[in-house]
Parts: sequence; C-alpha cells; structure tokens
Amino acid sequence: MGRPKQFDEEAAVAQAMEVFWTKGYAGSSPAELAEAAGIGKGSLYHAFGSKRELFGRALSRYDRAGAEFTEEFLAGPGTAKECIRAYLRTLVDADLDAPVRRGCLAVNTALELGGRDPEATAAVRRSVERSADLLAARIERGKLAGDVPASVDAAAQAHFLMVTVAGLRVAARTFDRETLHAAIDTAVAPL
Amino acid sequence: MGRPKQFDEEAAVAQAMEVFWTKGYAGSSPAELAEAAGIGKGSLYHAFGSKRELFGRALSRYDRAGAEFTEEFLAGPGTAKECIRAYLRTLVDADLDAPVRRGCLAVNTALELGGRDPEATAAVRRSVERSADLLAARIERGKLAGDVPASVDAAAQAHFLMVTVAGLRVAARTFDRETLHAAIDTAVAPL
DNA sequence: CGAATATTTGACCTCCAGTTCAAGAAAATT
DNA sequence: AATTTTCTTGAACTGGAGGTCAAATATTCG
Repeated sequence: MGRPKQFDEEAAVAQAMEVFWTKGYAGSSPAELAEAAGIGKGSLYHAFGSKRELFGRALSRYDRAGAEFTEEFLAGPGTAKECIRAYLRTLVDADLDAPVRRGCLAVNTALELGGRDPEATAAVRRSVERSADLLAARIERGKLAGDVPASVDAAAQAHFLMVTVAGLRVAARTFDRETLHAAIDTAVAPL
Repeated sequence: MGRPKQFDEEAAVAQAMEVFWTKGYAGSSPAELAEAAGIGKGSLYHAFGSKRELFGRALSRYDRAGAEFTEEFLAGPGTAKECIRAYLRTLVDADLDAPVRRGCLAVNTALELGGRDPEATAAVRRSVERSADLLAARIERGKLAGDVPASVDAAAQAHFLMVTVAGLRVAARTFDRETLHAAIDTAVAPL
C-alpha cells in the first residue's frame, strides 16, 4: 500500500552510474544525480539513503555488467592471444571513442577511493579478481588447445594482464590510439 | 624594496605537492594547503594566484624530482632487465610502504584531470614521454651490451613499460605486494 | 469515504570551498 | 621620519555541496 514508486530504481542507479563514471565520486553532486535520474533530490535520498550508498549500487551494477561483457567476449572464437588482444583493444577503443574520456569506473574508483574507503577498495578488488579468473580460465583453455605455450603461468599472466588493463585505461586519458595498440601487442606477446 | 617574503616559495610548493599527492586536486582545500605551507590563506593567494596555479607548480616539481630519480636509478649497475625490474619494484614498494596509499601524482592527475584540463593533460603526457625516453635509452644500452635480445623494439617496450607502471600504481591501491611483484616479473620477462 | 501508508518535491539548513580585501607590518628610498 | 612598496593576515563574501523536512500526492484497506 501507500503511494507506488513513480520511477524505476534500477534505471536511476544506471543513470547515477553514468554520472559517477564521468565525473567521479566527489565530482558528482546530489543535484546532478537526481536530475540525471529524472527525480527530485528528496526522492533520491528517500530511495538510496546517501550519496555513498547510491555509489555502492552504481559500482555494483558496473561490476556486474563488466563481468558479463568480459565473459561473453572471452567465449568468442580465435586463439587465446587473438581473443585477449581483441578484448583489450575493444576496451581501449571504447575509451578513446567515447565523447568524454571517462575510462573505467572501477579503475577510477580504485584511485579516488582506494585506501581511503575500505568498502570501495574491497569491491574493486573483488571485481578485478573476478576478471582475472576469467582471463586465467581463457589462457588455460588456450594451453589445452595448444595455442598457448605450456610454460605460461595462467594465473600470473592473468594478474599481469589486469595490471595492464588498469594502465591502459589510465593511459587512455592522455595517449593516442597507436601507442596504446602497440602496448597491447607487447603485452600479449608472451601468449 | 617592500616587505621581504617571510617564507620560502619553493618549500611551500613542496608542501603543497605533498597535500595534492595525498588528497588529490579537488580534495585539497586552500585552508589545508596554506596550513601545510605554514602561511595564511591570503599569502598563498598572493604568492600563487590560484589553487590551480599552485597545483601546476606542484606537478612540475613532482615531475622534475621523478625524472631525476629515474635517471639516477637507471644509471645503476646490472643488466637492463635487472635494472628496470629493480626500478619497478622500488616504485611499487614505496607505494606499499607509505603510511598512506597515495600512488603517483602524475597517474592520479591523469585520472582526475586527464581530458578535462588540457594543461594538466599535456603536463602528464610530457612527463610520461620523458620517462619513456629514459627507459628506451636504457634498453638500447642493454642491446649494445648484449644482455637484451636484438629483436626487442626499445621504444615500444618503453611505452609498454610506462603503461605497466601506471597499472602498477593503480593496483598498488588495492593489491598485495606478492601479486604486484609477480606482475613486475612478468612485465620485464621479454627483456 | 476516511484512515493509514508510502512516495515526491522544492524549500531550507548548515557547512565549507575558493577567493577577495582592507588593514597592518616590514623593508627600501628620499 | 615620511613615503612608497611589498608582504601578511584573518575576516568576510559567494556559491554550492550534502542532507533534512513538512507539506502535498497517490495508493490500499476497512
């Protein structure tokens, strides 16, 4: 009973995610977040409690969507090297082609909140670990298929690639496509 | 003539640099900056014009100090691989051992201001390019000395390493030493 | 219908960021 | 010593962030 919600909570989180992604946590004001969601500030606080909680929801949503994307992409055709190279290029190209250079919400969060906000730090860590697992599994499959040298340590390589991803998404703020693509090729060379 | 300055401008910039480094650009208030420098807010604005200009000075100082450090370090003994591996470990260990996880001012700036602030973006880019040149030179020396395979493209490898450095400094916010050291070993393996 | 419950909203509050300023203080100049 | 110049400072200003609230609105239940 009571008055029914006039807006879709998940849609509001999705809009908030876009704002946080583009402007950062501190850089996003409640007023902006409410406007992006198409609701009043009061409704926003009523529904989510605080800016920080809303951010938690947004980050979680980002994480889920990212993991889904990674999973689908790595299930694609080609050798492990081809597949992972294409994956990295897709990420970098998306950054470069976006109207605003916003990078990756998880990386941005690691830098803005990492160390200061335990919950955010843990969330980012979980997110990265999950992606690393997916990459490691793909590399392992490559080893079984014979297109990846047996000498490669899948888990170590996966963690290394996650570090590379973070670096690429930072570099995408300041560098050109050519340099970034070359860096990707160097990174996947051992596979 | 006129009343002489009661404080060392460079020392004030150095203090400001520490604050910006630790708290980010947006996160550093004029009050904090002035207090760290041991002067009144008025003096700060009198001497530096604006928060943004002070930040420019701080970033420039950071850049100079970093380049100096890199130069000295890469002049050290050992093969190129040993030398660069030690360099990366030193950076990561410094991050991990610091009382607060503040990473690298240049990387932080790339993420906070990259794309939005053209001057800051250009400054970061120049800074990275300079370090990449130093690394490339070291690799080239390694090739001459015979400890780096002739097949290695020094410039490409150097840019790749700079991407890795950025990634490591992001990862240092959330990951443990062991993982990071392993990632470094993987990164320098081709050398 | 009237009560009870839940949502929506903009006005409102407090606090602090970023900056300016007027007044005072310390030197050089005459 | 009076003047000029430069530096120093905290008070004061403006604007906006983050959050709360009372009143208005929409629905279900008795």
